[in-house]
Amino acid sequence: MRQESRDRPRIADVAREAGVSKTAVSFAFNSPERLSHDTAARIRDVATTLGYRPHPVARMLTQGRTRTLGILTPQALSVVFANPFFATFSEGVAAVAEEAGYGLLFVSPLHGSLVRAVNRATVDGFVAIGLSEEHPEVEQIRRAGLPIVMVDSAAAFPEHAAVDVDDEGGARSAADHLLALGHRDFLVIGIEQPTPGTRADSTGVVGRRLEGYRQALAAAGIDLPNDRVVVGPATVDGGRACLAGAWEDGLRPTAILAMSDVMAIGAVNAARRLGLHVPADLSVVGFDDIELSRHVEPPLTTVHQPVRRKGEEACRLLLSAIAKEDSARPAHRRLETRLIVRGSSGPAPIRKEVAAGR
Amino acid sequence: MRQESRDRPRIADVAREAGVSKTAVSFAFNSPERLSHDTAARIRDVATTLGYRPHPVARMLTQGRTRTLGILTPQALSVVFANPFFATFSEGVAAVAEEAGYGLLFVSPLHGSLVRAVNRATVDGFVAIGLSEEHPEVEQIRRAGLPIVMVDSAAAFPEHAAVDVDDEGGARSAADHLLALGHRDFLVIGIEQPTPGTRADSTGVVGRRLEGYRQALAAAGIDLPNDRVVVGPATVDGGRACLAGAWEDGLRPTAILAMSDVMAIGAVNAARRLGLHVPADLSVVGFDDIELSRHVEPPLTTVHQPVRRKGEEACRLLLSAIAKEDSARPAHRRLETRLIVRGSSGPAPIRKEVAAGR
DNA sequence: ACCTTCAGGTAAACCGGTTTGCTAAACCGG
DNA sequence: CCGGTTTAGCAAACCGGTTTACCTGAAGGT
Repeated sequence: MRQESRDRPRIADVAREAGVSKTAVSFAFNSPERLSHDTAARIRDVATTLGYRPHPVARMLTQGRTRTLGILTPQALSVVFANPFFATFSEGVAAVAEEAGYGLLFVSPLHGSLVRAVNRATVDGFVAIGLSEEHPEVEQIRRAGLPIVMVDSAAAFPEHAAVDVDDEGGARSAADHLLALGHRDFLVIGIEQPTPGTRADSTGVVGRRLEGYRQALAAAGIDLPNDRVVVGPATVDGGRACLAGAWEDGLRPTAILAMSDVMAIGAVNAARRLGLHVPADLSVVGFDDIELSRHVEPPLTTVHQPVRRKGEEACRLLLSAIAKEDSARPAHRRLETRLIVRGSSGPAPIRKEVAAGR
Repeated sequence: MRQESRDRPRIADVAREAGVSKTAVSFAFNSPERLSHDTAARIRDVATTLGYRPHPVARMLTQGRTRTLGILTPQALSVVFANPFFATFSEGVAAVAEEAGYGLLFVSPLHGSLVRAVNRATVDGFVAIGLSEEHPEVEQIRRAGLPIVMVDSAAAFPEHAAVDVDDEGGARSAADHLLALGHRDFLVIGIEQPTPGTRADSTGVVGRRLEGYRQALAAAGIDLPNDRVVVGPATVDGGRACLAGAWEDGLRPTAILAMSDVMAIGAVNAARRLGLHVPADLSVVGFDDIELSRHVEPPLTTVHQPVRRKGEEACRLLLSAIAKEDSARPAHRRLETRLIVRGSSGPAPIRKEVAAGR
């Protein structure tokens, strides 16, 4: 009937074959010191010839833990994996999890419902990335008694352990850099929220970065009207479309503040198609510092954030939450960002034709 | 004692509270039609106020299936995720799995042992990528009665379902392209096998691509001595080191056949540092056609393989193997490759100074 | 010779659900 | 009003292990 167990030997089979009790077989695997060396060896022999391995699910059930960590994302995995930022983040989580002997389960909305996916998930805890406050699954998870670490949404969930970075400071340094180069005409390229109904909440990554840009510009006496902020999906094409669209709308910025490197790269692409030279005619500054940014032409000036370490820290926090039951006040860790100046930013061009065009 | 279940309500709690049997509660969730509408609704009400959700592990145990698919890799996840090729592959697997309501568990060696990791894994089947024939876990998995789909190692495991691409043909077309441009001096940059003791098996991806290169060159009367084949890790730095090393050894190829795009990009980088212009002084052809290749400067000429579709196909094969028990002859699917000519390849330079140097 | 201790092993309870008979009441046509 | 069919719900078996509490015989101590 159930194909999986067609011929899979059970612990009882091994016990019978070896002439011992189920208990003995279990001991042979889990605490051999409670058996004589001979018996343990014999049982293991029988087990191997029978091709027996303890059923992992049954084991989970009795032990009450799965030795698996969940990575929770509000987006479909197929879009998540397309994002190099996420890959690097997973790299960090995986490194720590692996070291500790934990497996990694990716949990994304199941037929549109993240709650359903969370309920199905057999994990000892979650690392949630990019969940904004309106996601009810966080509550759901706590009710299930599972620890959770929030990444990039610390402000929204102060009662949980969290990791994020200094988005605001990073954004500020990007804008300051361009201001110092003499730029006055800016275009901000932002990340579109994946969930439609979501307002641009000020607590999210997008909001914090925008806030950083605004602060720096305001300090230089520059206002950033809403039409100078365009958004699109966080892909190369998305960035390309953002600049192309703005250009068609008649905007002629000399500097672009992009909230993600992939979008910045897209913008550089679009600029090239428009016949503009980067950075001579247009400066572009990204955010994230993905590996790719070093390798494009020109190399991208960007705000570095320790993505991999973010994953590592989050995983460490989660593991310690799983280990100790002392759910003391949850740890919040904020990592630094820093500007990396490469080739895509330069002095503002002389603005004769712009002035003439007015 | 076990923190996880500290206050988690069990099915019995719901049953007692609602004044019904455990059976009724179970029915309320799984086959409501077996209960009166009223009772079912009442039970569900009680369940929600109590915050009850069926324990996923217990459910797995009785139902005999996990609704989870495993992705099996012989390398550590932290290195796997660093590879854009793999991310794209996962994207494909994830898209199909998600659609079918399956979760994704990444299974990599646990403290050095892939077998141990496989034994811990609670999945309904595996997609294995890059396993060479010496990996004993394949046998292990079959004994466990779990279906498995091999990716990129079809030749090594004819008895399992498999997906791969026409590596040989792709490699041939890359070499043919360079030959047609007049190149005669080649350097092949290959992928180093991650597991140390592994010989360069002719059945692996590396072996098949090398074979393709060799065939094309041989047809043009060109021999490829072993010192013209260098290997390194499949990273940008690896590719960089390969070319730099070969150059130091006195090799002066006019064309490079790289087995992976990231390595090709590294080679372009190294060339730039050596003061060479690509493609004027040196042509480079990659393999894989990762997204990045379109965006580097110059855009990379490369052999496209449908990586994402590879993931999709593998996942589909696995799902159908899980669904039907008719383990008919396993399906083998081979996908096509094709050369994409971009900017990194051009006519062979006139070889005056090379001749003079001799 | 007698009591303790310990090594080696076992039976039964348990983990938290699902599923299989089975029963009692309600329904229903004749 | 009767036999037969549904309907609603239950008790118990089961999934495949782990763990607790207990038993037995032999060694060790005095």
